[in-house]
Amino acid sequence: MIDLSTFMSALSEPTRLGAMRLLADGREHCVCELMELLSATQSRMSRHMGVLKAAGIVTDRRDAQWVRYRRHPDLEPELDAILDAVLTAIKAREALAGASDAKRKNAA
Amino acid sequence: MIDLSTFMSALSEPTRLGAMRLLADGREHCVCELMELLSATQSRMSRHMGVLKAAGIVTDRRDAQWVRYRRHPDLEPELDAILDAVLTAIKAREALAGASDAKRKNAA
DNA sequence: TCCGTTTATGCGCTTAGGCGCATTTGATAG
DNA sequence: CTATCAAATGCGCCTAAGCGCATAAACGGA
Repeated sequence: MIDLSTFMSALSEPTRLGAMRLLADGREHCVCELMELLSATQSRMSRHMGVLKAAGIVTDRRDAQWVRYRRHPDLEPELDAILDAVLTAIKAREALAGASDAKRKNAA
Repeated sequence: MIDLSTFMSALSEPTRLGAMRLLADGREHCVCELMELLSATQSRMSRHMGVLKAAGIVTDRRDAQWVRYRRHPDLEPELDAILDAVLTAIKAREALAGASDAKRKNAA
């Protein structure tokens, strides 16, 4: 079983949180796509995904020259609940950021 | 506002998770009590509580020579939800540990 | 004021984590 | 077989995190 502190630690890094945000759509994403969207280098992105995989948060699958990552479909229920709460928090903050952007636009 | 990765990072260390488990009863606990129950040294416990405080997860209050810590009563809703999920996971694992203890006892 | 109790902190040490760079591995297409 | 694209990894570097030890700071009581 995955250690809780290991699980939390994996979700305590901004780029990894960004990756989980992208994987929240339930679909598969390759490293090249994630690194593009998150402005990360290839090795950096690959290592971060490796950490998420080691923590049991994502799974990977070879597909030709790509490796497709996705949110682990069978995460332990309690950990799954934590992940959902984290993703909700991420979205709430995005909404805030969007609102302040709109505010700035109105002010200008 | 507390950074999400900072918040998660504060909850990614076993002793701090143990402290939150003890603070989950909603009551106040002094450092001396926490260090006793968690088998931590004084400076270690104090520093860990400092990290939790800096992350906005707990509040502290001077009471004579003691400092009473408790779960932050007005944590942002999204962070509060994460914390609840984490505490639920902790309890689920305690229940598991208890069950395997009972198993061992039965086997013996 | 001096002492005992509780908590915080300065200091140095050691380890873990994150990074870039270069290289290797894996797979496909020509 | 070679060239090319995607991903992983070995290496060294730097910073952050966690720890113990000793000391300071806060407080109450004699």
